[in-house]
Amino acid sequence: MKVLKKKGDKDRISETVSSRIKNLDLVRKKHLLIAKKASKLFIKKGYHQTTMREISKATGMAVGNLYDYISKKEDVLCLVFDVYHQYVEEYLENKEIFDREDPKTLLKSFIHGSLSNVEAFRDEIVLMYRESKLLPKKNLKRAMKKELAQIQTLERILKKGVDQGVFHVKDPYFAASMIFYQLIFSTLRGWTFKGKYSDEEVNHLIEEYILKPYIT
Amino acid sequence: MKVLKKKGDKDRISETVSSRIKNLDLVRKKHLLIAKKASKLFIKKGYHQTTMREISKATGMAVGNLYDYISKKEDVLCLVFDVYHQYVEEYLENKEIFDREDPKTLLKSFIHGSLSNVEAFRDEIVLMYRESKLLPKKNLKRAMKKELAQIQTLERILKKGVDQGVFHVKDPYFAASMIFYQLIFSTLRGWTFKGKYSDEEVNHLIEEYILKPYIT
Amino acid sequence: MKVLKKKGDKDRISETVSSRIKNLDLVRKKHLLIAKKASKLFIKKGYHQTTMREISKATGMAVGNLYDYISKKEDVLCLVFDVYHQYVEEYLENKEIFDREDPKTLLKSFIHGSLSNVEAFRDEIVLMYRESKLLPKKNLKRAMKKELAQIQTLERILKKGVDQGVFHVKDPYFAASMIFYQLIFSTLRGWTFKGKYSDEEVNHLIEEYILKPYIT
Amino acid sequence: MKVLKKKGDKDRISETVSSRIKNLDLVRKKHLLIAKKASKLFIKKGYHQTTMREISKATGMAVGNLYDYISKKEDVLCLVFDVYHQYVEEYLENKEIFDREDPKTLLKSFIHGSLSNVEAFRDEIVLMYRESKLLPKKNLKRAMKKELAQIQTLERILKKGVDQGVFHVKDPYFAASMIFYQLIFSTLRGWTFKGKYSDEEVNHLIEEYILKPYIT
DNA sequence: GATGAATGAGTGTTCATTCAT
DNA sequence: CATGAATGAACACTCATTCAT
Repeated sequence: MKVLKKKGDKDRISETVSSRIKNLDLVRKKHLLIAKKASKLFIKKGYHQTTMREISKATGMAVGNLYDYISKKEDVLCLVFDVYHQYVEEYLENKEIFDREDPKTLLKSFIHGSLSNVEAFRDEIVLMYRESKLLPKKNLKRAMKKELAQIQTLERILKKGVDQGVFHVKDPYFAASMIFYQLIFSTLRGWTFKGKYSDEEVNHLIEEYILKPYIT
Repeated sequence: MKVLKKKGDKDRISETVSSRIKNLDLVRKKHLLIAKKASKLFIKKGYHQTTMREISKATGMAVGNLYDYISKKEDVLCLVFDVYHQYVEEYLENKEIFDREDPKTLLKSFIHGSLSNVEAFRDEIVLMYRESKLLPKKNLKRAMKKELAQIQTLERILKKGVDQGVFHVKDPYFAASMIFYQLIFSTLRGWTFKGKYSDEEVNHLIEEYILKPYIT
Repeated sequence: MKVLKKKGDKDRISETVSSRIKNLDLVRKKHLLIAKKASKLFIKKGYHQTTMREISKATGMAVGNLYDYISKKEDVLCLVFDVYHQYVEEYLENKEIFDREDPKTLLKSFIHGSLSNVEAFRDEIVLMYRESKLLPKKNLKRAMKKELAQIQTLERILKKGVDQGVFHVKDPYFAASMIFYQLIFSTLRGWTFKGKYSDEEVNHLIEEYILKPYIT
Repeated sequence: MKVLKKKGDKDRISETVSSRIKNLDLVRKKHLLIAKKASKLFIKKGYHQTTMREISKATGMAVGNLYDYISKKEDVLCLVFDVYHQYVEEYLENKEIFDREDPKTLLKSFIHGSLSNVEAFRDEIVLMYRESKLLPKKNLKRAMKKELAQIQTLERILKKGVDQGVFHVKDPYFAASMIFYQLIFSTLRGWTFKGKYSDEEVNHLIEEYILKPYIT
């Protein structure tokens, strides 16, 4: 029996980047390809220093063909952000499973998981902080929304802890926002530890520092 | 009695940006002018989207004259960084005065002062995080050094507290680095509070959050 | 029966001027076009007084497209030299046919032929004397080599005559070099005859003057 | 007893380059300075690659001051040509003294003297061949006139020889022009002898080659 | 759908020349 | 007379984007 492959979030066609090509599967595939290859280039050289020719070469697509799938260079940046946020979204969806655990464990596991995610996407995160200003407004808003969703997930965990009397947090939203910020500490300021600590040590120190106010 | 006017840091001529102009006072003056006007433009439009012609117009200097004071566009960015770091340096030098106070008060006052500095230079800080990748290596290193100096100042305060037994910090350097990072929370993630808190509230919340592990 | 069109020297792709364009036939064609049109402009206005926009207009190519076939303005000059030297090379290859004739006739015919070549490329030769300093070292060396080859051809003729006892030349290489120089007399100093002799008269006088020491 | 220094040709004020400065002695002095320093630069880098700033630095004059003695960059080139031609003129004037000698000795001595002059001004001659196209028409004509004068001097020697029956020259003007051209052989084509002959050998060979048709 | 050649506005930068002091 | 800072037109070159095949 044949089963139609259900398209998950990962396969959703980009909402903001429109393509001239009719074959949607192809569009999805190429959009992913472009995002992956371009993000590498953007990370290394920056958005403005990366030319469409380089993206063309990196993707193996002819320049003209590239423009069948996007309409401006800006779109490539949007695709990069889109793809990254799809990863995060998927991750968060799975995380909800842990919703029944006790707040302390939950928080610990959230922090721990997030830190390894951050480690995995270190460069992408830096890229997004650097270049988010270049996003068109619409896409910037979308990106912020996704981030807010992450913060809210964290906020819910904190609130749960407050309700159960295990956390003493005056303002869970602010705390969540700060924790979220601390999670990407190493991506933005990791260089202050160059030669002082190993990556694991840094992660451990961050985790400890974040958790201290909540878990004694 | 004649007193030689001692040139302060603010008046130091840029070490990395060389100028064709012989009158050093003029160079200092124009470098400052360029840095101030250009930083406004860079903040609003980004480094790459700002043209030399715009900088020329903003400074009121002819393009050619501009190039008498710099040798490439990149130099303008260096000047922006230089000028900002001069402010910080001066501030820190005055801060040393508080060295004799007790650690808790000292930390409090450092945090408090820093937060208002951050508020004053909010845009500049964002700019520097966004565009630091574009600095030539040499200047990037210099910029890092200046930041490290700030962290070390903070580290010294923490160590003093540890020595006196009022702070319980395993790793003062790491803690200082984290606190320093938290201080600029509002510049990088302030948008998460848009419409939720006023600027003062945000600053108050940050101060409280930072200090919590140290002052009970 | 199919016969592969053998690419002659004229069709050789430039060794020093690299192109972004993949279609080599197109590159050859456009390089020739650029060289031809640019040499006209260089002759009339000089290399530095000729702008890339003028070359663009003269070739009918958009500036950007021009730069698909070269990488700097300098390259255009190299192409001009290249194309001229290809003409010379082809001419010399055909000249070898006369190798079996007797030295006096051979010399006469060489001088005669060269003089009409010089007449045909008068402007190009002046151009090359004027602007050769602007060539990159590598290309200058190549240009010299080609000239030396021409001198050596002449030297061989003289040596033959010496061997056969018809010429009395102490130093055939020097003599060849001098004759070669005399051949372009009219291009560099033709103005001294303005209004005094016709072009044919000048050529005749030069031929006579060159040959006098050899043919009595 | 005081003797007024008689102003010779060398001190003649430039006819084509006009100066804002009233003090004519100063003008002469500075024009000479400019010509000398600039010719060095032009020789090494070429006219277009030499900037007014460089000329200013080389002469030790401020740019604005430079422009008190000239009105455009072109004028500098004119001065260079002027100064060189003054040298030649003076030399020729002294040469006339030999007018009474016998033609063969006279020719020999003229050739010999010219070759050593050429050697002394090798670079200047190359410069003038390279950049004469950049002279304003008026100055180009003047330059040509001076050269013609030199040729005519040579022509007179030849004619004398013809009259005395020692030279057999059909067309003394053409011959003079050719000899004059051969005299600068080494400046324009000296590179063909690199590593083969010493400078003296080259000069000797040229002298011999030039004289052969006249002196047996 | 794919290819890659063609377009041209826009950018950083230079440099002859002017001008205030 | 001299100084050197200021002017701005002009240049080489780039690169996102289009278009013919």
